[in-house]
Amino acid sequence: MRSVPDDQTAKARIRDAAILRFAQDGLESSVRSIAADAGVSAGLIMHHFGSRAGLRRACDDHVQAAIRESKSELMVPDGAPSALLVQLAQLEGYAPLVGYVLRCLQEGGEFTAQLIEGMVTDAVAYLEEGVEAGTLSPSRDEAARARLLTDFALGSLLLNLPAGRTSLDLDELPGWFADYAERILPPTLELFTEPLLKDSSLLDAYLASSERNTP
Amino acid sequence: MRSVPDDQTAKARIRDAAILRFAQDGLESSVRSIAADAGVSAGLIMHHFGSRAGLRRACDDHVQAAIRESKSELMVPDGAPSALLVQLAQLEGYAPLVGYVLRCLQEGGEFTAQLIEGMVTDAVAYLEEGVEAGTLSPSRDEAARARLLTDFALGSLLLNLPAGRTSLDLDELPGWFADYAERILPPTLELFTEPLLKDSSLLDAYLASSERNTP
DNA sequence: CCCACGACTGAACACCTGTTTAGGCTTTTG
DNA sequence: CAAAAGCCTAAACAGGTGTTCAGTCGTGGG
Repeated sequence: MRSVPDDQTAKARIRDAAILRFAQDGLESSVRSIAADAGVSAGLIMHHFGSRAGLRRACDDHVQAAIRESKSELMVPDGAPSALLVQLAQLEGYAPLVGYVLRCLQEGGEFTAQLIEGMVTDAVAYLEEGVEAGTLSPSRDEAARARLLTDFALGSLLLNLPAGRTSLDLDELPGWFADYAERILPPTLELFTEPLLKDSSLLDAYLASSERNTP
Repeated sequence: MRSVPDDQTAKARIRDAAILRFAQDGLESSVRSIAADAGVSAGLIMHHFGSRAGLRRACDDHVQAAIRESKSELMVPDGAPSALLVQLAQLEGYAPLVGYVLRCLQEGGEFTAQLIEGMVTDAVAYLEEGVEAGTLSPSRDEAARARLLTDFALGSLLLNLPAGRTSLDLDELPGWFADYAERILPPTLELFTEPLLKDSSLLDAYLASSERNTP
């Protein structure tokens, strides 16, 4: 029983190969293809992770841990909340993680909900900073606004992502992110600087009706 | 060779069963399950549509035709552009169509891009109406703004959709749409009435730098 | 009338999936 | 040194997939 065979334990090597494959080819990638990538047999995956679902769980846990770690490291960058993904993707070797997260967002489910929840709480903190600095307007419901902005950012990102179900080139991901950001910057800046609705009649009407219901 | 056996030709019955199944259980539903729903053999599907991909193409075409038809019928409802989906879902029997479109949006691909393109052009028209009526601010790039708003609306809708890959209850879809709309209305109204960014320094800076690059 | 053609079925094919099993190998331990 | 315990593989299993094929049924046209 060797403790460290080549440079990683086989279990970790399988997990990393799985994250890479899942990110590139989607979460439906077969156990056998991952085994081939890791240079092991399919049986060994079952031996270490019990089942395909167990492998997925291990990947989820590892990605979540990596994100948590990165958050505490590269905190304080000014910018949008969900920019974490974009920044991570440019770091060497982190592209597979980002790709995996994107595929999770495509799929939905419990783990995805947790991921989004984490981003929303981050967004709350970022927005509060802006409000206190005087650059952002305060909101009547900071949590709801943070969730809305996070959903907008992640949702439109997902919708514009190249390769819906087909292969995703992780090397081109950082460049694509940059292009996408540059593309949406002008209309976003305009939308969030000059109010889309010219008068507050709709908002006033809603506020009046909701006040009537909760006196 | 009976021309109209029960109430529909078998080919149409298969197509409708396929759209329903795809909407409920996802686009990966098996040919056999669809055949069972339609009360025919799997072979007949191949006979009529050539392949599974052919069946998908027929569904895409039928849904696209139905949408085009509905657009010209129930035009003129005031509201958001992508509200078409929401309105359609409440019409009797149209829920499967809407579910199918949602699953296409989840998947991505060529057909999805066409769908979105259609919604964007609709959004351009709606927004232009608002601008002319004086309720909406004009934009420096109407097309870009329309695409951004459409992506925001569809993206966050998709992200909040119940059941990522699992079964989708079409009967509960209209009710869920209503809840979702009510939930995002307050922050959306606020965001589009009171500018998020308190001063125009960021927008001004961008406009200045872009003017320098394209004199 | 009968023939031919289209609708239609059930079985089979070839392939891919996750998982199980039996066993060989290597290293640690008593 | 021998035994045990771990890592690991190759093969097989059971089930699902899209697709093909031979053949049956029923009806419209010559």
